[in-house]
Amino acid sequence: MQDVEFGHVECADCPIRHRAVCSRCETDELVLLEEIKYYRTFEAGQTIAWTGDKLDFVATVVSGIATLSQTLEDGRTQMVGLLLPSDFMGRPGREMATYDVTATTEVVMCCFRRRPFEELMRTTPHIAQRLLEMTLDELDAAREWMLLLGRKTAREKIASLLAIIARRDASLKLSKAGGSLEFDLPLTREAMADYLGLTLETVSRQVSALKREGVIELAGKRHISVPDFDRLMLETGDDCDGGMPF
Amino acid sequence: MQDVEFGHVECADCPIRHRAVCSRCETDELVLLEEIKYYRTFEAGQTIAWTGDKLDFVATVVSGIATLSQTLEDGRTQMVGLLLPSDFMGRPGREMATYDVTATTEVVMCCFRRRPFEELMRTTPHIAQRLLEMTLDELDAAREWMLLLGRKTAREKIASLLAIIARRDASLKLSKAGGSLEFDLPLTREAMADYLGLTLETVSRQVSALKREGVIELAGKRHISVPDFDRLMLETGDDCDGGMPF
DNA sequence: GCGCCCACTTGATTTCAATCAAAGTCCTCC
DNA sequence: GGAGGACTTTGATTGAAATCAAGTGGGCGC
Repeated sequence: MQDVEFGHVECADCPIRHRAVCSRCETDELVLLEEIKYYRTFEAGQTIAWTGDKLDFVATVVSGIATLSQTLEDGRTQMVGLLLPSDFMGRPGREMATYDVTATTEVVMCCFRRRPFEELMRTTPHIAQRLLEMTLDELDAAREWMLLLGRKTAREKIASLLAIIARRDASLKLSKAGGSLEFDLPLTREAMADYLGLTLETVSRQVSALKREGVIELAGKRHISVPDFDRLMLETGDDCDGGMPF
Repeated sequence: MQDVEFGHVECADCPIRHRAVCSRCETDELVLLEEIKYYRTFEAGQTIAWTGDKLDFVATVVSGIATLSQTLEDGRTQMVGLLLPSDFMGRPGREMATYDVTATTEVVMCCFRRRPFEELMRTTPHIAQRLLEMTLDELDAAREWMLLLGRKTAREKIASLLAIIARRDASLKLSKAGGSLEFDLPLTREAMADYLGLTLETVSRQVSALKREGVIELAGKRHISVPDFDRLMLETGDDCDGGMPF
């Protein structure tokens, strides 16, 4: 193995939102050693890590969607994060996973062996700063979600989730806000429920209600179109600006 | 003004949990310039920043307690974080406050002018790394709270909050776990409600219930003692280990 | 000492979402 | 094509917390 400018080959086609450490897409240049990195694929439904597992790598999502969740003793579970392409998983300086990480679709991850990665962080200030930025974004997102979980009604929760997915989807497609949007839900009703702190029945009922009232249109169970994004935003309870990180 | 090793004078008596960038208490040595730092005092109840305010500083809490909260259009509010002595406030690279920050007690903050602080971050890798660690801790705490908000019952929420405060208090006093603990609640019933995603009436009822059943004892409205910490932990719904960052 | 205010408690009632239960739909695999 | 299973919808009922509505109690200024 030789030293290469990491990512300039393997990550050439990384998604728009890719903002991870293996970065062709980033303006700041990070030079990593090829040898600390490797790819792993997880199939849909597969558990990537259980809480308490020893993890000898950190990783970024190349493609697919994974979830972070926590569970109470009696089995109640709460999703605490979504990992989308470009998102970072694992914590430098911590061996153990603190969440259950599950692939909801097929997931490809770009893994970095822990020790060399931590060493790299020490010697490459850019990496720590990049990770700090990303972690601050995640913290904002988590806090936004706290507001949703603590204070929003079921209807507002559903509308918020749909708005977030729609908006993210729109930004991927570079279509403009305000018009009609279409997308596929990447989550089952149960996963939505776990994310929103609801039951799957309530999720189903509220989705049906929004459909009945024309706020959204459903084609099949998962394909959604939003005729009027502003109308949807009205249902979220939010001030209708605020960047809402995802 | 002259260059000094920051913190070695001013922060000599910082609390045990002080883990901020002005660190005598830390093992890693950070040298900051005296001139970018200044102290500010806020009185109890005073708003330190409103969402959207321009903030020209970042800061660490020296003493007192402040809260971070978010509000929906119709006034429902959710507290998304507590700032305790040593906690960091503000985000490098962002001008605007994204939360309402309120002093619940008298608060002394050690402020750093934004620009020089950001410059310092670029030139002093330790700072970015320290901030990254702290931010990761906050993220863990936020996600722990998501589980609480999304899935715990009112009773479990109250027990969790009391357990966290009791534990933190115990660690400050270096008393051992398992025995009887006493502490003063630093929050009103309303603030507890905002933190837990409940109403103040529900908080009051559940506190009364825990008292009635002997899980806690009340002296006055705010002074609480916990005869059996393990008994309290049973009420939280958690696995009874897990470091639970605060 | 008196009254006032604020934080808190307690009670009655309502409401929203959970729970329990039963179908319905779509997809895959034989 | 039909059976089986995963996912989803819908209905009936229950239940936990919100809401509405009085109180209580303690600290403080006058």
